[in-house]
Amino acid sequence: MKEELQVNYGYLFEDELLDEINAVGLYREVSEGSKLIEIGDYIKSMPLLISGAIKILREDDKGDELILYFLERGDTCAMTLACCIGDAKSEIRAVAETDAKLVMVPVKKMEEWMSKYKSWQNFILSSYHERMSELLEAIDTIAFLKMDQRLFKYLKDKAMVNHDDVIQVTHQEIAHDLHTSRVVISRLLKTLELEGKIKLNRNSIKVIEL
Amino acid sequence: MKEELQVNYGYLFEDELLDEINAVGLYREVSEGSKLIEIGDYIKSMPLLISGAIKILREDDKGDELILYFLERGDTCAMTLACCIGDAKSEIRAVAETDAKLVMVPVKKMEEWMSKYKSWQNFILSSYHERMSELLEAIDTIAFLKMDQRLFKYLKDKAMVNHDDVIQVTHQEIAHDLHTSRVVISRLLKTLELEGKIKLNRNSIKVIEL
DNA sequence: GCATCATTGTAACCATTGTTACATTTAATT
DNA sequence: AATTAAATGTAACAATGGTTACAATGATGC
Repeated sequence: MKEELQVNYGYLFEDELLDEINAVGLYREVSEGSKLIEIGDYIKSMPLLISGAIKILREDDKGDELILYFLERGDTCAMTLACCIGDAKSEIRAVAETDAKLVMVPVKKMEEWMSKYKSWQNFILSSYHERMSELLEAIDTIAFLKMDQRLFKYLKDKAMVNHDDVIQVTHQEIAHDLHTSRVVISRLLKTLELEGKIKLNRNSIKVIEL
Repeated sequence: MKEELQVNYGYLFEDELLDEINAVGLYREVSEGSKLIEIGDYIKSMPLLISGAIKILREDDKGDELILYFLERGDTCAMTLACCIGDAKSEIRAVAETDAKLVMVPVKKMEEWMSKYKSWQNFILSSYHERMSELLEAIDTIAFLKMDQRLFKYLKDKAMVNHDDVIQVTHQEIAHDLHTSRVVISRLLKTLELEGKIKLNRNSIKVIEL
């Protein structure tokens, strides 16, 4: 674990802090599709992403879902931070988009390091900033884009975090993430294909214009 | 200023910190409608809201606007925090919703206090948490509600921050905030009136079901 | 090969929202 | 009071997205 921390967070944290993380952190491997955080969960530790990608989702009271953004290597979940400190429940769901490796850090330490390490403080604050920017981007996407553009953006983002221009996904799954119906997605995907932006196959989509 | 700080932030901060804020903070009064932060601005100080309300807006590249949320007494602008630290540009616009009083704190101090005062650290982190929650609420509103519900929520929120069930606003202004057209707003307002939820007048709307 | 199931394609129709155009009402100014 | 500008009302139509229903296709297990 030490080595992986060094590679992914070495440029951010001093050795002393890396050692501390190494000492108290819990190494965890999760496989694609596994749920990391559920809405309403009380969070007692904070994940540092080593490899893979995490999908962050929002859900309303009626069970309607919507994707917010993806987390990648070097990211952490700012929502978690907030929850830990405020002792509040999670307002989002986190699902492994790919197989992923992460280090779980206990809340207690997290707060302690805030005063002790300037680099940690900066990391936490800039994590908040990044996540905030991503929420704003999500708002832009929902508020200002039409469904066809949202769909294409979704496909490109997904290709990006998977490091693969061929996406393994069904129309139904996309519909879920974008909070619309399967028929709408199929319709728009067909249009995108006719425009030459993607190539459709059963259970997979190749993104051409990346 | 000292007294107003004491009243609004006394329960949060220790005297020593209040003194520091008092020493370096810049007291500022702004009138309704004045622009506090523009998209792209570099922020060098952070506002602590003493009285009044601030409207936070998002804008896309085509100039289309959308309201995100209102800030009230005791709040601060978490976006600003993020910008200060990252030395980044503001991603939002802030406009005084009502006449307001605020204290501007220089960035430098802000960072210093993070290590020095536990109460300040908690304030900053919980501010982030609150603002994040509000962004999520904004997303819920846009993604899961239809325009008539969004409109009614907007009216109620606006009545709330203004401490007045009669809102001084034109249909055109509402359309701007909700990123739709005036005709759509007029149509939906008429429906809400027929449902007995509001009472329409020229340049003002009385919210009945609060 | 055949049955079954998941996935995708398609058509027809409806609801909501956006657009254009113009009329009407109210307030402000001269 | 007459003129002008701002705000609101309304109708007709277009566009987008959501719903239902069913057909066609491909994959899987027997």
